[in-house]
Parts: sequence; structure tokens; C-alpha cells
Amino acid sequence: MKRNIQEILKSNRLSVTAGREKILRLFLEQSGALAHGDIEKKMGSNFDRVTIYRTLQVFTEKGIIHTIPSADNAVRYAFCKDNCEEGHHHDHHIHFMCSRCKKTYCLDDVVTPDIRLPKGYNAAQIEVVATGICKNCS
Amino acid sequence: MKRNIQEILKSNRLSVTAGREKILRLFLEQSGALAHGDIEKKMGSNFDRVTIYRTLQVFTEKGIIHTIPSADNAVRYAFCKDNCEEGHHHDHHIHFMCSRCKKTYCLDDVVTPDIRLPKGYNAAQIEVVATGICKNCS
DNA sequence: TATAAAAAAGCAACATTGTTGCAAAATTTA
DNA sequence: TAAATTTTGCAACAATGTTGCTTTTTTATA
Repeated sequence: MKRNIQEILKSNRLSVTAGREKILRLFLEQSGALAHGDIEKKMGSNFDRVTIYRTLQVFTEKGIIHTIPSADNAVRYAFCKDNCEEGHHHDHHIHFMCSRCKKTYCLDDVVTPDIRLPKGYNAAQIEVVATGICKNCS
Repeated sequence: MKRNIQEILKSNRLSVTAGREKILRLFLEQSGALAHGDIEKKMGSNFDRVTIYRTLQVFTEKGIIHTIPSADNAVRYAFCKDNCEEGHHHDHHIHFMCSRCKKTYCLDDVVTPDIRLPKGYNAAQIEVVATGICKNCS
């Protein structure tokens, strides 16, 4: 796995650093998505908050992770299993937020539906977030 | 319209105050959705930030407005045209965020699609947010 | 309509979250 | 291994969100 992590960083032309490895490992070991705050907690005090902000930013730009919109001002991030390229995600799956355990999942098998928009509107991306009770909590 | 605004407040068992009237008017006069920050700017300095927070909270609880999730840590709010009841929204429309003009619209005529979730997942709500170029910008 | 009760607003203080510039440290390149 | 490049940590700051409490406003009632 460690190998894998370094591969991912290198193939995205990123320096391999302890912080990036650790954050990436968090995403890979994790079934759910992570908010900035979650990561901060899991990283302990060895890493600066600013580093985490910047790492999440480059990971997102590179297409290593993607963002999940939320209504609670806590954007979540999740690893892109599809092979996304820099600046162009193609994660067409939907997301699920459990209101009991508060976890956010990528439902990789559920594809974003086609949606017919009114004339004049042109969608580049469609995000679907379902809220309810997840598998583990029901 | 003024009448209308007071009606809305009263029918939700809320005291009619200058701040609530003004915020509600903003939503009614507005085609797009508003983030807390937008409202703060439009309200000028006559109203306290805290009042705006609390007003948005009660309006949301009462079902007068609904939240729109976002990936930029700036939750938007919009007036509920459907007659939502306290604690139970039924706004089954989707939202559109224009990446050019940055406005967020409720596409009232576009209904949230039915989505088949994996076994065990039970959705209480499904949010769809499309991003792209809106009618006015295209 | 005046008054009491209830609700909301304002204020202050604070906590949390996010941003920026710059010097020090680590990583990569040659 | 040394130089160049990149990343980190730190500090300072800005913006956003929260809480308790007092004053003001609104509503209900006499």
C-alpha cells in the first residue's frame, strides 16, 4: 500500500512528503469521506493546519480526491477511484450522508442520472447527495 | 407584498420584526439563492450578524426557506415556493449554480429524479445540484 | 390603549475555520 | 552531493460561526 501511495503521488508529479502520504493513506483506509476537520483530528498535532488545507487543495486540483457538497458548511473529500485526470473529474457516482452515524459514502455503483434542464441551462456537472439511513445503521 | 411578508411570518407563528421582514423581502425579490454573506451585505450595518444567523435558522426550521448544499463552504438559502411545513420540506426541485455569474437558482420545474439505492440504504431526501452556465450567461 | 409577559435583537466575548507571506526544512534534480 | 525547487511550519490575520446576557421590541391581555 505504501508503494501504491507513493505511486499515486509521483504519477501526479507531486513530491512525496510525510504529510501527503499520511493524508492519502487516510483516504485509502477509509470507507467514508472526510471533512477537513476529521483529517485534522486524525493527523494529530504533528502537522500544521495550513499544510492540510494546501494538501487537500492540490489533491483536488490533481484529481486525486473529489469534493462532496454539503448543507452544513463542512465540505467532505473522498478518494477518486475512477482515474480522474488533472482538472477533470469524472466521478459520476452519487453520495450518501447518513443522518445517524454521520458518515458520508461514495455509492460508486449508483450513477448520476441524466437530467433534462430547461432551455439555456448547460450543466458541466451534476452532484447528487442523498441523505438518510445507511446500510450499517438500518 | 408587505402584506404578504407579514402573512408569511404570522402563519408560521413568528413575531413580525423589521429584520425578519427585510430578510424575507430579500428572498422574495430575489431570483437566486442567497448565502449568509450575501444577506449580510444587503442588510447594511443596521442589523447584527447574529440576528441574521438566528433568522436564517428559524426560517429554515419553519420551512420558509431551504438550504442548498455547496462545495465551497457557503450554504445558500432560498425561499420555499412549495408550501413546506415546519420540519418537513418537500421541495423536490433541483438547483443550478452558474460558474460564470455565480448565481444559484431553484429550477422549480425540474423534479428530483428517482434514484435506486443499494440494499440497506434508505434516503429521506435527495439533493441535486447542477453546475454550469445559466440561461443569462449562455 | 396601557401594561405585563414573551420573544427577539444587540452586544460583547469568544471559538472555529480559512488565508497569506515568508523563512526554514525537506525533496527532487542534475 | 550540491543546487534548485518544492513543501512545510509559523505567525499574523481575516472571516465565519456561537453563546450568554441585557436591552429593546413585539405580542397578548386586562
